[in-house]
Amino acid sequence: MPELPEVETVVRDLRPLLVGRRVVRVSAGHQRLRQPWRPEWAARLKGRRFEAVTRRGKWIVLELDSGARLVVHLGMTGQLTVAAPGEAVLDHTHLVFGLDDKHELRYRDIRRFGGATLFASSADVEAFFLDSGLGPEPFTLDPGVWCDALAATSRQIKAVLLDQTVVAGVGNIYADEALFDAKLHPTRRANELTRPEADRLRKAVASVLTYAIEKRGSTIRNYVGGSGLAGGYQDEFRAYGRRGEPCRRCRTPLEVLRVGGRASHYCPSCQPSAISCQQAGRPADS
DNA sequence: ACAGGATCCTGGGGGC
DNA sequence: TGCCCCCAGGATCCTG
Repeated sequence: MPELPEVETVVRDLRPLLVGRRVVRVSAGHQRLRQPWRPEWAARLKGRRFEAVTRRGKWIVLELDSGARLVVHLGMTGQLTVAAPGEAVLDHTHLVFGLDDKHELRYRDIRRFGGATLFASSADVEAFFLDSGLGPEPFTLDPGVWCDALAATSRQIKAVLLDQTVVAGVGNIYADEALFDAKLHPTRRANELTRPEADRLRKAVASVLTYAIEKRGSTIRNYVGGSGLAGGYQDEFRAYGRRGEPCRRCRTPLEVLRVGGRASHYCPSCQPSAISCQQAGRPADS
């Protein structure tokens, strides 16, 4: 579910509520998460104080004063929120961390595709990210590195955007939004993009994500920020979820096709396919 | 190397 | 109202 803008919003919401707070109690449910919780982590958290809340790609990193790091991934339906004292515990709440101000940090996840893992140190977290091949953040993505990555593969550009080892944090919504912004068809081959197209896409990814963060991300079904507030970017979609609706640039009805198993929304007029691209770039009667 | 499908899960919506 | 099928902000694993 949540992509970079949603995760960033959670992090920004949680920061003032968590930093300086001490963990006084930990309880975990019995249902297995994608990242399984280990009971012995509770003792390592109790009495520790949160010192910082950061993000890397779609990962949330909660830094403890012991040097330990609680790393959370929201999967498709994860919610990491701080609840006020007495607030009802919703179904599918799997982890509860009691805080010294009587509030609770809660992890809720309907589909259980996410979870939380405790690492002993920031070095261990870095090693984990390195091992998993997590790519660079989109805002600091080096243009040359990006172009080299595209040149190295003939995969469809939409699939490359979703690949967390190429660039971290982009998911299905913002991949479609960025491709629309850059006027690129989702099935274009990465290594067939021109340098200007590649640059356009890199900038489109950054600008779409930046704007979405300003709007606190998108709430379609389950997403809420760290204080329980929904996002607002779902009202700004120009491609995602707009099948059949008029393109905001040219009024052509948007279409949807599946790329790498994911629905991909695009404007057939503004985002010409590889074939019509070739035709367009060729002299009229050759 | 890459596409495509299945898998992990639950819930909501549409069609009948 | 109920049932069945399909779909969903992710990621990984396997096959062809």
